[in-house]
Amino acid sequence: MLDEGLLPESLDTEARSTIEAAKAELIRTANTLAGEIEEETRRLEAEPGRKEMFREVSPKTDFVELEREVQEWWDEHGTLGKYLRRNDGSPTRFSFLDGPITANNPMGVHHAWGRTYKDVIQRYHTMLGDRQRYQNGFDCQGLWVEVEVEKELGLRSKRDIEKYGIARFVEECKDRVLRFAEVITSQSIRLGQWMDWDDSYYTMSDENNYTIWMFLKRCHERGWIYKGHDVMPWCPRCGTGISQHEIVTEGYRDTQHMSLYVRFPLEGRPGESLLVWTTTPWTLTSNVAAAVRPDLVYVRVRQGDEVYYLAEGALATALKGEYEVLGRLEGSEMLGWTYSGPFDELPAARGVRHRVIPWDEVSAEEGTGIVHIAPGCGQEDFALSKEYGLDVLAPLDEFGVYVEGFGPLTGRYVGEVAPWITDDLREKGLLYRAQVYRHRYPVCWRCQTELVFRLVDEWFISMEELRGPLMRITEQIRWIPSFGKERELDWLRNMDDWMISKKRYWGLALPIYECQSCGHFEVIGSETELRERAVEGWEEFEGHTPHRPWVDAVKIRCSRCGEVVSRIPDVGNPWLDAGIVAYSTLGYRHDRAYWEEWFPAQFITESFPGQFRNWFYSLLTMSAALEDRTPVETILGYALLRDEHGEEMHKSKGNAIWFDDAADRMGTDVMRWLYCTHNPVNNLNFGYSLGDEVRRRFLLPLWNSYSFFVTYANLDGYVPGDRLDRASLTQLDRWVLSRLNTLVAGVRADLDRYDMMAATRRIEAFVVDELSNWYIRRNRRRFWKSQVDSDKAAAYCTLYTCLVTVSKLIAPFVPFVAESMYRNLVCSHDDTAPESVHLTDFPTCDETLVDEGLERAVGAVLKTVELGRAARNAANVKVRQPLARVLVKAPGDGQADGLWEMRDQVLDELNVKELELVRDASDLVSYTVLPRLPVLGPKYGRRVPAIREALSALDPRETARSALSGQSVEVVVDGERVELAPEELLIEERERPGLASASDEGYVVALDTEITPELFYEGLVRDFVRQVQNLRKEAGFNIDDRITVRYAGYDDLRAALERHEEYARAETLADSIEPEPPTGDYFSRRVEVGDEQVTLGVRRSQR
RNA sequence: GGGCGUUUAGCUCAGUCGGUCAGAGCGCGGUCCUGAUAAGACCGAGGUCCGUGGUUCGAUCCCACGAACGCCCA
Repeated sequence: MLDEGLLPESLDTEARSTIEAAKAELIRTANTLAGEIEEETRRLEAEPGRKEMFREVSPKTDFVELEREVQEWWDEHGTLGKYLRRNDGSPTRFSFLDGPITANNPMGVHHAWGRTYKDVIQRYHTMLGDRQRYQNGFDCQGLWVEVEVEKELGLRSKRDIEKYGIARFVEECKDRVLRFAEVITSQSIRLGQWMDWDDSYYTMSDENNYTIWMFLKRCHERGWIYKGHDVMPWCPRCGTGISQHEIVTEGYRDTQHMSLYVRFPLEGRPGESLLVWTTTPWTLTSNVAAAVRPDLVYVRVRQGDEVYYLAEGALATALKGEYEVLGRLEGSEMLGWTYSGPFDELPAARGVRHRVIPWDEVSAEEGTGIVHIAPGCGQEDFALSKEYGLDVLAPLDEFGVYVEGFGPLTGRYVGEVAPWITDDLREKGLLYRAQVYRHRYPVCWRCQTELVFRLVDEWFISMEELRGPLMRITEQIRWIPSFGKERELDWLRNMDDWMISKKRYWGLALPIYECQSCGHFEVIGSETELRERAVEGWEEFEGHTPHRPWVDAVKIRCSRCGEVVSRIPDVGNPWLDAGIVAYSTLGYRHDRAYWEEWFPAQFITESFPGQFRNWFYSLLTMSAALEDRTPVETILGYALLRDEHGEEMHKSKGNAIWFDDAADRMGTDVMRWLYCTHNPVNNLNFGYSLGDEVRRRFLLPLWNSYSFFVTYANLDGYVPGDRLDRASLTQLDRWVLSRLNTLVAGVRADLDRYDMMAATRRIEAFVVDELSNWYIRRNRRRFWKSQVDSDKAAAYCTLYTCLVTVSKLIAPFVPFVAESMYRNLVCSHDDTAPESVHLTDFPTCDETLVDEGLERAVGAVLKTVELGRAARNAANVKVRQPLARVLVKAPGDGQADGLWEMRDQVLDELNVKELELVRDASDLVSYTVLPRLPVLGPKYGRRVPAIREALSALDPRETARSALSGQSVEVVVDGERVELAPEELLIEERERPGLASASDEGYVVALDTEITPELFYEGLVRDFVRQVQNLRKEAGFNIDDRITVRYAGYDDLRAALERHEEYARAETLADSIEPEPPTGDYFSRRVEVGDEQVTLGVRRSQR
């Protein structure tokens, strides 16, 4: 220990004072530490058995960490399991049907949005006591999985896959799906989604696939299944079809082709030809028609010995050299003309009639205004062939090689025939001219090979007979938002037959067996039927899932000709997989009673865009076909998730937010609240700053309220009692409890109609505005005061009730925070309560606690305070400065009575000594007299404007006086007297200039702004107190530390403190306040009190 | 070409079963409060409620037509 005596005398004064200062600092630190240790020891010694009722809650909580801890607790205590079994045996059921999530990648924040909705609604129904299935679903089969596996394995084509082995490939697909199902499961758990994770359904399951077989067989029995054709984009190198989606995302490249202008000689018009243009010469072999637009103007043109027909608008670009226009005609005049085709000599073209057909899409901007149509080589061409009954010539095999019947072309690859065709046409005299043409052309995203359009066999379900039932079912469903119904109906009106086949490997094995010898086909409806019909390959298949290649081994015998028949090689459209789940997952095939119990589902929810023609469509179609019943009662749709700037999220753009990152940075409760407060109709612009806002706006105020309660409850040793003692409740207590119960009723109503936005916004308003910013703030002193009495107990009890109820209300939305609050508030002392908030009942509204009159009265107080603050603001008088008087005019007696009863609230909040209610506010305000339109409108109709006019001509003050005193007001309208009763008038008071007043909604609040010396001193002391409190905080003292205060101030301050010392000491827990400069053992600062600088010091009291 | 949606403050969005000064959050400017405090309260500026017509005593709201943007279908 340093001692003055030990300092060498040789030290100069500067060094000496440095050491002195250091010494003083050390002593200060030592004192502080000693004080803390002493206090802690004393606390422990005095109450060795004392245990705080509630776990301390820091106002600065890391919600991400909290979520981790809560999850750990759930895991340890098997809470999820208890939740899942909570309503076993309950008489009411809630049937939710999960639209399966694609188990091909980790889940994204857009999935988290929908999964939050799913979870909130199910949790709500759990708390209502409804029995549920909690079954999550994974979508497993389809091209997207194949594509990812191909990338993983480095396979580049169907040939690669077949070389690799379909069996191994399919196993890889299964593995991938299982792998990502696990990833999604753990991500969903992190999101707080509570499902029966051990009971998830997989669309690749045998049951799912066989139930689809059953569906297909039913369709076949009714004659709906047929083999048709489709023209699809095709990669000749990979030997595979490409979906439109794959082309749109990454499938175009700038390229150049040889384009040809070709003559189609007209039959019956010697020397005359149609002039057509094509950028794909290889398709000319399959030409069957030429399309013109009926209302377009065409010309007949002579050039040399030839006469050509082409669009007038194409003359300039198409023709080379001199020409003479012989005549004009409309496209409609050319319809039905026939011509000889460019490759009529080929065997495949034999017997084909070529004719002119109408097509509205034709334009003269490119080419000749006459379009070459080859239905075997183009999608639009194929559609036209169906419309006009055209022949269809399909020239290519799956590797882009010309098939038999195409003469010299047979056996040649499509990519290399353009020169040959050009030469051949020139030799035949059919080529007008050739020209290199640049355009964007679709290519295979895997290998960059140019795509061709190819006619393929496909299998369809005829939708004609289903359209009616489907539309009827759609009408029965409640769509949220309601326009969903219009969208679905529109799709159904326009839908074509459903193409159910895909030329791939990983998917439903379509149970269609087509006899190659007689053409008869059959549909197998179950695994047992297949076994009965099998004539070979069963042993090979047995024990495997019904997937390629194993199921392909099984052959049946054609029931018509006896031939051995194989399954067609196609797999199913993956929407079959998802559409069947209302049957497959509910045991339709094996347990009809169970199915009846859970079908139809009450609720599904998915993102609207896309699902009208995907899941909703397949779900409804399959149910219409099987049972002619709706599979679901309510569909909630939501829009799309974008980044913060409204841009689509893309991996390549770098603006994508991964679920795991979002969970790490903002926490999943924040995410969930964010999703729920958003209007599902609108796109959601998701991002971290939005997350911050949600946390600041709602979670922090909620948490602070909770933290406040716990802090003081522990200090006071408050033990939650079992019952509210209604007799000792203050008005504010009763008010907040009334609001709480009104809130409960509102939230229930909102959730009953799946309106999570309304529910969360309602909760937010209550927690932030009413509970936190009014109730707690207004009642702080009741918690803080030192004596324990029934008033204090009532305050604790009220706040406790609010917090516990809120924890239950928010449980479906923010399960982690809700659990943390509930466990600490309830389970800390009540062994009989459910151990988890998610095992409690959803709160019910206690009508006996709802007091609408009181809610209105407090509304009056809130309004008055708001206006009072505005008035202070306008007069530039700080709230800290006490004022003598506030004059208030309320709009009605009810409000006035409420105000008077609760005037203490107003006085305290506005820091005013007296409140005066003013009945006639004429001194404070000016009046406006207006007609009460909802009353007068129906009564006087078109005379209202004249009445309004007449009223405005009266003296408002006089008119207001008599109306306020209950007398009618007479006006003259169009020479006729009209008597207006007081209730037909609206009297508005407005602030009069020059007063410190403010008004709104019939309230007028005016402040007496005169500051007497007495008021001035009081204000000064309040300012002093504020600075002492700041200093206490800065010094790190505990809330209940007693202190000594010293100050070196000016005369006014000393005078003020002499008058109000007791108040100042009580406020700051000061044992003494001494007007002397603080010494070194004080924590001191220069601060401003009033308008002057003061040195202020605080020190823990010595005992 | 058809269907659906959106259009309200600088930005993101509520809302109005048709009624007299149209709201919030964020942002901006200012004032204030404070032992819930890396918060909060209050005030202010900022609106032809997309346009035109109709119904009505009265339209941001209902109806019709149109525009812009977006999605879906063809």
